[in-house]
Amino acid sequence: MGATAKVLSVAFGRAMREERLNKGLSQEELAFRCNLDRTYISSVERGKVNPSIHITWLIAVGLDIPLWVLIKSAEELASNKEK
Amino acid sequence: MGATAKVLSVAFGRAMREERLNKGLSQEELAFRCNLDRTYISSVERGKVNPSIHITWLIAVGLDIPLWVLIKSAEELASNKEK
DNA sequence: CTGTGACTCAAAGTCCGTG
DNA sequence: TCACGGACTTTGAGTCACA
Repeated sequence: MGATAKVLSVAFGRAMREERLNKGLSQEELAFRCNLDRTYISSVERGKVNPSIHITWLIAVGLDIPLWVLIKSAEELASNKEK
Repeated sequence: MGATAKVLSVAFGRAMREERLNKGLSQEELAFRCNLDRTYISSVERGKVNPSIHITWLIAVGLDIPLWVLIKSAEELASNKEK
């Protein structure tokens, strides 16, 4: 992954964390709802990994919002971050 | 990947192909714009792979539309397909 | 111009811990 | 409750020859 490659994953992680906190969920609770590992949720939020579209969908379902809404927030965050 | 796991990837492939054809692009041309292999583009369109969020973003950029728009179309296709 | 199987390799993703 | 690490298995990324 090149330098700009991580921009979206980092933004996605931020958007996802924001949404999780809005719902008052812990990483562990979200992990349970998504059927994903607790430590993996953490990695995604910190932008350490580049999740598949299927994983992002699981997360959106766990957060109880459409995936496109999450992606839209992420893209907005990403473009605001561009220097 | 379980049975329902492929639903979104398949829908994403459809949405993406639709958009590509709307722009009058060949898989080869899109592949060039995305810096991806032609055969890989083909796999994504056919829902054979479960692309990462980074890949979907490259494709959206190549198609010159925001990723969330593409995802939104995909989710709509997916929910219409649910029997 | 596109679909497909086979392949290699890096990264995703899980599970065990720690402070 | 979370960040982070090590070790491990599975999957995606990316390319090729051929139909």
